[in-house]
Amino acid sequence: MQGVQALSAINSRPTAVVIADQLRESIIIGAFGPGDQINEAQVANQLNVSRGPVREALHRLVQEGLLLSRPNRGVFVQELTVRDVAEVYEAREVIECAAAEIITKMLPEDRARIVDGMRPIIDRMHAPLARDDWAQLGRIDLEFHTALVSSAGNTRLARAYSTLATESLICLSSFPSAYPEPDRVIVGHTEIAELLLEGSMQQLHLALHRHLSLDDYELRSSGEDDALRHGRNE
Amino acid sequence: MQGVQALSAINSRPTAVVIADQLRESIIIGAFGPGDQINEAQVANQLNVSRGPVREALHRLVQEGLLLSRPNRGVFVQELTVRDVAEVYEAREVIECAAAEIITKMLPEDRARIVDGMRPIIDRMHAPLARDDWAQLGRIDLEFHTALVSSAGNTRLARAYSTLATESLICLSSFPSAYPEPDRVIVGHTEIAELLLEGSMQQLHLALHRHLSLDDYELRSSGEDDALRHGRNE
DNA sequence: TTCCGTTGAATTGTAGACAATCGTACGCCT
DNA sequence: AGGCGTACGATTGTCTACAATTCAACGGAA
Repeated sequence: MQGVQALSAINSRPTAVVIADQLRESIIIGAFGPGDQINEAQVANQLNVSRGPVREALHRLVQEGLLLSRPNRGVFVQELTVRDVAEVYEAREVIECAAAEIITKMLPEDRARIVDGMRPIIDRMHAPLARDDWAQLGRIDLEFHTALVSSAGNTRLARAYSTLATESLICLSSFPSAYPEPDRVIVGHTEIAELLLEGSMQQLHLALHRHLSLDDYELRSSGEDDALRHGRNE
Repeated sequence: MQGVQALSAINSRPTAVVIADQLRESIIIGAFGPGDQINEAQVANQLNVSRGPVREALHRLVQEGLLLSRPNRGVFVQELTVRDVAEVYEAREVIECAAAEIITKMLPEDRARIVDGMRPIIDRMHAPLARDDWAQLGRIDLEFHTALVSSAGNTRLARAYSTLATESLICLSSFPSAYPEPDRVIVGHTEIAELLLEGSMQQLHLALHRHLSLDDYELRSSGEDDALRHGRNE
């Protein structure tokens, strides 16, 4: 009774979590524009559940920073400013570098196992890349980086990072310009994986900085700290 | 109508937040031991509110990592293992170093203002130190470090850190041994403040590592990964 | 004696109704 | 005409009751 793939717990997740996942996904793909209000009751009978679980899911997303709650008024999709995007990427670089540093101090065999786990993820980038499917590519991209951080074995860092990963996906849907040129994607990630294997922290630092710094991209949008109007302005 | 100190919003906070704060405080001071179950209904009529807000507060603390939710069974106070404590301190060092690095790159005048804001916090450590009031001292200690991280101006890092700060307080109540000798407390923080002013990142790195590394303290408790029984075993 | 199935209590999960709160728009007074 | 007060609509916040689920204890059969 072991070796069978764990049977993946039946009736797995609480309702509120399922709802939160759906809403998160909806926000990522842009079904709700920044600033839009999300109505508890409305979501509730769209999903055929009562307001309780919905409310719980919404508050969860508020705590993740995706939604903003104005007391007694409702929850609204957080408007990302240019400054927010910069913050997210700065924070990601901090945590990823730390994770990389922890990994480089591991035994070579452990590092090898970690990198071996990352290669298939990079491989899976080819398909969406060929299709110009940026949404899916971004998802796999973040999966790679999440794997990197998780491999460091620090639950706290991993948890903090998962929030940032979600925010990054939203950033991408708001700022397609923040994504590097297609041919850089694969080599960039491969480079990071190789450096992890070699264990040269200095170069990793540089590589991650290149990978996550926004200096190259033209984010200096119209206003200085204006909220992104994100396509359909209102 | 400006320049008056903002009048500090009446009817300040939502009920669930107030409850969450109270519970968090109770956990920190050890009113609930690790592993104890927290009953929604029981808390509810102790506070004369219904289960709704209590439930919301509990889920909030679950997301902070203080409580553990077993679906359909209830929420329990998270049991901190030695490994958990190590994780928390490792993560703290990561974020604090990053914050310090960001600060050292600021203008000298900004750094001066930041450090000036930190000095009064250090001063407030003397009183509880003289009284041997570790709980209060720990609180001010964390206030100092939280101020450090906040000063870096990255909301995401600050939010991640606040969770770690709370966990640290619980660690302290579980492991009094993890706190340095009394006379090191003041000088340790003063040193960090001075180095921030000077802007020498290398020494800051060392100082923060010394300040947050657990190598010196005897945490290798009884079992390897045993949960802490935290005083009153049961 | 050991194992399995059933029953039971306790607690969370969900639903629907009610109350409180906020923003808006209208009307009145100055 | 401008500003103030008041009533209304909409939405969240809170409460009570009910349903679903889990685990543990009990009892019977192999």
